[in-house]
Amino acid sequence: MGRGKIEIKRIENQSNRQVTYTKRRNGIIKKVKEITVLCDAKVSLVIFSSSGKMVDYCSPNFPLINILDAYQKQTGDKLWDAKHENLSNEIDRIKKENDNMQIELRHLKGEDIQSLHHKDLMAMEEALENGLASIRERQAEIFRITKRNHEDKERMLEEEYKCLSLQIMDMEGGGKMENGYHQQQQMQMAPFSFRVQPIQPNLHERF
Amino acid sequence: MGRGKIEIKRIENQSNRQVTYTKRRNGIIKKVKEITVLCDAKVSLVIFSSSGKMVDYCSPNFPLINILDAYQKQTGDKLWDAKHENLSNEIDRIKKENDNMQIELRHLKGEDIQSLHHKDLMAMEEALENGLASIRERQAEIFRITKRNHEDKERMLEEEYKCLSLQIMDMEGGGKMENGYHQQQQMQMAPFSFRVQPIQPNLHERF
DNA sequence: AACTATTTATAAGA
DNA sequence: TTCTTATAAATAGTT
Repeated sequence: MGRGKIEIKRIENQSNRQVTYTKRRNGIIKKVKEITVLCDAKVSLVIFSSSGKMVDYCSPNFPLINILDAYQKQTGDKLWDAKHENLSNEIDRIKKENDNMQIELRHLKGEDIQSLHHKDLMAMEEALENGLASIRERQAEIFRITKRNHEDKERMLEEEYKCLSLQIMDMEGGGKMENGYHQQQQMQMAPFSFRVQPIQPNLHERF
Repeated sequence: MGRGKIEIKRIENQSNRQVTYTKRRNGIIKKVKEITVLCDAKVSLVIFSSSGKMVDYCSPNFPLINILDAYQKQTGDKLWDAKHENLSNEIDRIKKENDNMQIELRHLKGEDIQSLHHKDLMAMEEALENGLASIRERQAEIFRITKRNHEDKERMLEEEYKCLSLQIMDMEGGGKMENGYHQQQQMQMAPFSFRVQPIQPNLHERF
């Protein structure tokens, strides 16, 4: 029904498909509303576009939940029970996982270890020693980094100071000294001497 | 669309209504199938006639239960979760707990600690040290207990032997020896002379 | 249930 | 996107 007849197969042109989708979706919803009124029917309609956007219609005073209840009565499909069972199973599974982790955690913290045997204790001791080693290594690393940062900053400050000193000397000596030696020496040093504040002044706050 | 235009309001004539219902219902189902194919849409449609008979359509590979899950996600409606709200809430709660424990465990084992800061690391180090201390203490305790058991058993064996010796002596000496002196002397020596195998030969395997 | 005059939906174009 | 319009499709009333 349109300018030309179309074959019922997926419309490949994306924007065409989108337009047709909107038109037909509205058409369907209109018809669904009409049958609801004309024939006293109850309808539940849920449509997802290919992009995942959803639109739905339910007859007045007949929410989806009622539709589902009725649906189950007629089909015998155990929608509900299936869902219930899934949830219950998942809870059991997660709870078990949870308990195990709880116990492991307590054990690692040295609690409730009365029931453990020598072998378990040995394994835990090893795990704890490994953990401790990792953590201490990491702490050492952090310390090294912090120290290096600190040293860098000190070095920069020193450079800055040196530079300032030279400038001051220059200003003071500008009138008193006349030979080129001092000037040349200063030129050689200048390129490496002028460092300003660190670019990341908050770096130390990470620790 | 028909011989005459009709007003969209309940058709009072029962058989007319029934006929129109069937025609329009088929029309809707046809259109729903078409939009599914043409536009790559997913549709769930459930229609109840006024007499309560149900017809439904679901896009292929998209059963009602999926539609409903998706529906809930988009609307936030508590369709059947209303009925299973407790279960759902519990699942969420436990899952969160689970994740936290998972993370703590990994940290204690020295994994994924790059993101931790000095303070956290210090706290963990202390926890690990405490755990290690508890476990080592417990191991020492087990060792002491086992040792004590072992000693007790040795003592018991010795007593047993002493008793047996006396009985044997008694039997042997009954004919040959007549004074009470030898008996008494033997009683004094026996306790230190006879060691037997432990009653539980596997005791050492606990370590 | 089949037919068909008419209404309605919509494909393509602007 | 929205409006327009020629044409296909749906269907109300009839047989």
